Amino acid sequence: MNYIVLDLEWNQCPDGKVKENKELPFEIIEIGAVKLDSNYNKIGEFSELIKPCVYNAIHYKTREVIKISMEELNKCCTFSQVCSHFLDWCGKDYIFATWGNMDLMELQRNMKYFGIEYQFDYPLKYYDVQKIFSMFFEAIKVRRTLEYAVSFLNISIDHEFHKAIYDAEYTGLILKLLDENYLLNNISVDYFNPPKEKKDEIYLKYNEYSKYISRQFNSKEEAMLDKEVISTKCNYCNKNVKRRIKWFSINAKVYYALCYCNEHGFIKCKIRMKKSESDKYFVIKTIKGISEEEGFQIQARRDELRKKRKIKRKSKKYNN
DNA sequence: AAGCGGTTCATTGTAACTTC
DNA sequence: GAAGTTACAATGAACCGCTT
Repeated sequence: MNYIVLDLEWNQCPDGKVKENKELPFEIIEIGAVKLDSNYNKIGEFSELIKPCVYNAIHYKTREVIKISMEELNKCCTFSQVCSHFLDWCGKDYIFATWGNMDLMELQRNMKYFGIEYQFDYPLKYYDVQKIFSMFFEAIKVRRTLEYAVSFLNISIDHEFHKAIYDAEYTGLILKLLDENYLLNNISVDYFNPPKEKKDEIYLKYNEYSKYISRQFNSKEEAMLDKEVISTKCNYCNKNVKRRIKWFSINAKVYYALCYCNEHGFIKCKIRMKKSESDKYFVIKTIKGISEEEGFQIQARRDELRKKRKIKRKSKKYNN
């Protein structure tokens, strides 16, 4: 299995959101990638600029990061042509790796817009090198810039940033420095095409947690009524476990529940509510075994929320 | 039945990060 | 500037239980 380390550059509407094409907020103008074998040796590279069809000028903010002129782009092939070159170049047996989680989504959105038929794996798994870099080297949730990671790892800077092929090259070098087991246990799933029907729903099991991606529902309420969505199973023994703290929301998108398995202890359940391209809702549920202390933290968090709301009520009443 | 206090929940807004 | 993420704050509606 090869790695396709992919990086894209894209442009947006130069005249602001009101004039943008709603079907394509971001138009890809460059595809860069390196191909690595299973031992992370480079065995190929891909680099092509793209002639834009939707936006005829570079947005001024984009111009600050990408040093490229419209004249140069206009000499190139269209997205449809470049994309099919790229997909041919990828070959058959590969997995994507990208810096961050946007590139695969924008690639698919552009492919959809330009009517390019291509069947990616389903579910489409990939390595988010940015995410794993932070987890592995810094053990925190922050997202770092590519430049930060390159200098953090003392990788020599031989090329400018924000040129797709060079960013892909750097990302590949970082990928090589990550622990392989760690990598396998933190593989990401692309959400551009969420499950449509129950049979398509995705179940993933990792060392430390498990993940479930539901089919799409018409509303959040409908999603939160679904048995499978709100079910809580121990991620070690897969038995249904009782909820000590029922599902509660901390905002419009995130819900938590706390469970207890007699064999494996406290279990944290989290639901993230997401909106699909077709304006439907689907959920990503992660279940993870946690310590007793972390269990208490969830309880404390819920109680804090209650307390805060209570105080708000009171002060509001006095003011009125 | 009407009113009040308290709770729960969802929505919206803000802020700080990243990608381009 | 626009899209993505996360976290927290503010608001208002709906509901339950109680008293009047």
